[in-house]
Amino acid sequence: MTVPLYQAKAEFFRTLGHPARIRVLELLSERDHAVHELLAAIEIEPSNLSQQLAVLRRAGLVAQRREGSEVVYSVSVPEVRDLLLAARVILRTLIDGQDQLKKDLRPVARTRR
Amino acid sequence: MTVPLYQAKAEFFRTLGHPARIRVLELLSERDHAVHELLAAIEIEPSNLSQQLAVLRRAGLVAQRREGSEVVYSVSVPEVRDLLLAARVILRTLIDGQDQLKKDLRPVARTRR
DNA sequence: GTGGTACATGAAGACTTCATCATGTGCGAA
DNA sequence: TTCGCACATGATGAAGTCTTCATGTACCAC
Repeated sequence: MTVPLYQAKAEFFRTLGHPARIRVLELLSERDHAVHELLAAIEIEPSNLSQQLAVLRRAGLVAQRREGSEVVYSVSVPEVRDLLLAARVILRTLIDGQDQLKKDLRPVARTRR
Repeated sequence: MTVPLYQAKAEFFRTLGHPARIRVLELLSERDHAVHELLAAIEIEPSNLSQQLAVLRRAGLVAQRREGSEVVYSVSVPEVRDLLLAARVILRTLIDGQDQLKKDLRPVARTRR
């Protein structure tokens, strides 16, 4: 491997760092989808979706295949599902933590006396 | 929650999308570290590290506390460890896949004729 | 062949993120 | 209180990312 591992890891996370790409991966981890199906679900310009799909393809996370007139995408690394799940757990913790923080901040004068 | 979940998720992944921040999280998930310890391990300008730490703090992923003259950081969401592990698994799959791809691409002239 | 639908690619500008440098703040020692 | 160390913050320019629009290619129907 030519690139340090932590840098590869950072690049990988950046690949996931876009709302449309997250949605695509979530939809694809349920089942394969044709582009027009993704398009119907995601609310995004067609060319923009194509570009985001290209990013995921270049990263090796999804694969495309042509079926007649349409192009079908699928997740090529099944573990992505686990990752999205782990992220969901952390996000829940973070959001709950924020709510808690708001409550804790109310009586701020008494945090230390 | 005011922000759609998939957008929060994308922001979260973008927070992880930087080599220095990955390294920090990896080091912190082993044990708490003072800033000067991180600095010794990471090879980065002090002010740059401070900024990356600020990003992680704002995201709620790490917490800081002062201990005498130094500042000690810790992971505030233990599940981050699981996430980094899941990422490692996927990355391994991807890298192995790339190696395979290289082999497959060698006889490229015969893919279609 | 022509036309239409489905998708991909390329280029350009707006926007965001990053690294660097200068300055600011909190703590301990003298 | 003044100095020095440890760290944080703010500003600036460079680099990267995103969206939009225009164009290009593959398939199907006719």
